[in-house]
Amino acid sequence: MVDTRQRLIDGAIEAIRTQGLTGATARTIAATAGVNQALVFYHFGSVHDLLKAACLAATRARVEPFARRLDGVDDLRGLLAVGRALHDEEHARGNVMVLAQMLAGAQADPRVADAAAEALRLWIGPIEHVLARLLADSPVADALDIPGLARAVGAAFIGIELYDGVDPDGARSALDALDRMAVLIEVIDDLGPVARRALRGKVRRSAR
Amino acid sequence: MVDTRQRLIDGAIEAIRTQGLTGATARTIAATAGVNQALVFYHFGSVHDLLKAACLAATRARVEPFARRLDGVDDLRGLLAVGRALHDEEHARGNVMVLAQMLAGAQADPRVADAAAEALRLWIGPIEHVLARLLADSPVADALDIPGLARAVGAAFIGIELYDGVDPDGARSALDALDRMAVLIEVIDDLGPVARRALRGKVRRSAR
DNA sequence: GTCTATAGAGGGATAGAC
DNA sequence: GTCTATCCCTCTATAGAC
Repeated sequence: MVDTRQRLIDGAIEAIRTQGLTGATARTIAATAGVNQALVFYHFGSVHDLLKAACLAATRARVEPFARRLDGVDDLRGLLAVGRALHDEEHARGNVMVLAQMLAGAQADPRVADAAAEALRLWIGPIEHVLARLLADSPVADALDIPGLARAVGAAFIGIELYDGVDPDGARSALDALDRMAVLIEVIDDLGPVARRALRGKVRRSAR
Repeated sequence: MVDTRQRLIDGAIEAIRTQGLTGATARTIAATAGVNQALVFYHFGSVHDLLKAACLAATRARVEPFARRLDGVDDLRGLLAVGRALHDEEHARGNVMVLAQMLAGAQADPRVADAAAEALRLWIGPIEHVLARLLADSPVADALDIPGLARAVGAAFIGIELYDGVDPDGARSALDALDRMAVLIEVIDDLGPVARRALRGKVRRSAR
């Protein structure tokens, strides 16, 4: 017999994934988890607190292996390959959708806002870390704001996940377009030393 | 006495904006609109149909002036300036949030999915159009997938709007980072003709 | 077209037996 | 810790008076 707390957390994730935040009620969660409905309140006090716990638990469990994979990346195309693989895996598991639903719900409900913000931060941290490492000695680094860029990447992933739900073909073409931008960045990185220096100078002059 | 249909549509938008899709019930919408609750069903048949109508009406009203402003843009930084201004205005009006909420709700409710997809398409169309025009003779055009890029941009806006709800500072830094990327692209566009040709060649060879 | 009243379903949460 | 039973609330939607 598995731990009931864990079953409820798993049930909450599955309920959000398949029925959205609106459909994740104490009754549907308990049914998905195969436990009694009253146990939601015994173990978590309220549905909102269970949802918060589920969102954070799911995120923490997935971010750690993701961060480890990012440590093995040593160029931008590799980073995008991991990002694309991550999107496919997490989409299948439904974790990005859980976060997206929490973010949507958080807009009007401060009770889940802090958990959603924390989960998003957990994803963005490793992205920021790897971007800083990869771009450290690129001529473009001076023109970029790495922490902000990491946040933009995280937000874009959420948006694409939502897009995927209403138009899978459109979402796929958006991801393909980002893949192709990687080629562009690689080309810039592969410019000869003369062009590289010129680029660096221009970036320095413009970046204020 | 204003048209009741229009009051209900405005009320629905305001209700979604301030209370999320979950809080946009027949009662709260009618209260916001200042009309009787039963009129939701008399005029629209169901709450879902009202939400769909409201989402499409709000989107159509805003996309047209947006498209006109894009016609006046003639470089990438100008495009990003319009994008940033648009984000600020629509954020204040709440239209992006309405779309984000509809997209989140659509994941588990096919009844609103088609309206959400259509509204997203309405935004993406002008973006694709202006990107194609601006990048037509850029050396980077060959490496990019314009339709996919437009979809990525639209999705990113949705994600940043949701991010804004839980962490306004983080969302602002994400937008600032995109502004700074515009500098980078401008620098590439301003490279001398020799470097430009070299870049174009490299892009051609890589883009397959 | 607009109103009141209400049916019928489903939600959060609690009491209390086991 | 787990269960049944239940309270009280809000929701969609409709019936029917005006």
